[in-house]
Amino acid sequence: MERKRISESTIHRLSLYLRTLAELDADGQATVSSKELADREKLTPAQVRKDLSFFGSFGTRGLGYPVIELKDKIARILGVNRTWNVAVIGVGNIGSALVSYKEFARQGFRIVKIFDNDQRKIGSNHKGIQVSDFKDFADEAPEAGVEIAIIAVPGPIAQYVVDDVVRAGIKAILNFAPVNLRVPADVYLRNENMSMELEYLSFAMVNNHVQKKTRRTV
Amino acid sequence: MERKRISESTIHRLSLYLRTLAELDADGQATVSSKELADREKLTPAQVRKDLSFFGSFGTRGLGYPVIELKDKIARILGVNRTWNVAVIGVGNIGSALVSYKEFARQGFRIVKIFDNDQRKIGSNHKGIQVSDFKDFADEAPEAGVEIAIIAVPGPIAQYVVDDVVRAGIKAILNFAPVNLRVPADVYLRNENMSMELEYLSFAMVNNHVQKKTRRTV
DNA sequence: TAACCTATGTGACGGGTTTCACATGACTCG
DNA sequence: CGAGTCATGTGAAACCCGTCACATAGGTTA
Repeated sequence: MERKRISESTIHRLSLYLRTLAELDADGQATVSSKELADREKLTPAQVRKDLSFFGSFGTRGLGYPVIELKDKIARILGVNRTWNVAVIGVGNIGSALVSYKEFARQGFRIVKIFDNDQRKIGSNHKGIQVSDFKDFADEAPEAGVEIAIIAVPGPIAQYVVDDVVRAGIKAILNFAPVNLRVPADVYLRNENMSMELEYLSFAMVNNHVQKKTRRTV
Repeated sequence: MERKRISESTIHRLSLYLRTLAELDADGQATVSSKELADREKLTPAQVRKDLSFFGSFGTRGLGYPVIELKDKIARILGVNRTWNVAVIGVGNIGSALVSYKEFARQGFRIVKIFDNDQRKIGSNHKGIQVSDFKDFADEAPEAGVEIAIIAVPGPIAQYVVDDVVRAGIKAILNFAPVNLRVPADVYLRNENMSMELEYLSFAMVNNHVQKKTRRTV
């Protein structure tokens, strides 16, 4: 399959478009122009059209894009036109917040397992899911069809946890622990660094940094 | 003050360097080369050197960078060599997780106020802080010296909340609500979109997307 | 059906960011 | 103290990404 390199920025923007399209759909709007989409995301119309053009022609000249159809197309491109089974590891502050985070479910990410290594937490119930002992990850995760693992454990133990997760055959990991993790090349690892944006704000304020049309509004 | 445009990517990488330098310092390592720093972040040594060179010459040829000194320099650049007073608005799942998130404190972001509009939550105690009524934001936030507001309220009310926050004179906002917010040009707004990285993982898996040296590992 | 209007899709362009490559300078060892 | 080694700092080159501008085509109206 011949495929152009799609930049990370483009993918992230598709996420933005998807969200906005869902809003437009909820408002009952039938079509949307690249201009309107761009205005909402603080991007340029050309940017929107270019992003979409990597994947096909979804619009109608002179009219715009059909909202529902485009939403479905982007969902398909991103792979969220289906359900993904997710395990959350670590049910501390962050972990339990994620378990309750409705936006994940809305995007098709279904949390089916929760793990922890704290005896006091194991067996307790979060949103209808019994917390399992992380020791049993290798058995229980595949059994439950887990495809994505979210790491929400303290930094110091995150590498050990991720090693076990990789050994259990998981190929996609989202890490909330504030450390750099090492994984084999065939495992997808993404990091969610919540301090990063605060630090950006800090930098901007200290330096009176000029706001710009950010390439990526996270 | 004449200053080059510093790209967003560079600032984000400085955050990464800062974190890694803290780890290295904790390990007792005295110096670090651009190569070692690059390997840890999956970047190139040239990238690291270029990023730092925007702000000065911090290294010693033939030797590398002094860990502690560089850490302090970057902290100063990012503006985190001081304390920032932060208010968290909305003490639901995400909000209360953020209040307890130790990494913020470690980076100098001190949560001094918590607001909500739910009578059942107002007055309750989170990590030693009494939850205030959001109605009183305009009075209490300036009084407490709040400089940054974190929005952790449900999407549908986020724009109203942010409008009030702006009216109260806050110039820096970190938004966790999954919606696009509008703020005046002189207000710094950053978004934390936690679904975005999950969607990236989804895209990568569906498309067998080749891992690359990502410009920005969030 | 024809003319007009409008917004897409896309090649060309331009700017900005990353990578390259090497001169430079600091430290080390004999 | 001088030669050798090593990693920085930085112009130049390469590359990638976003913007521009317009030909194109679908819709609409008369």
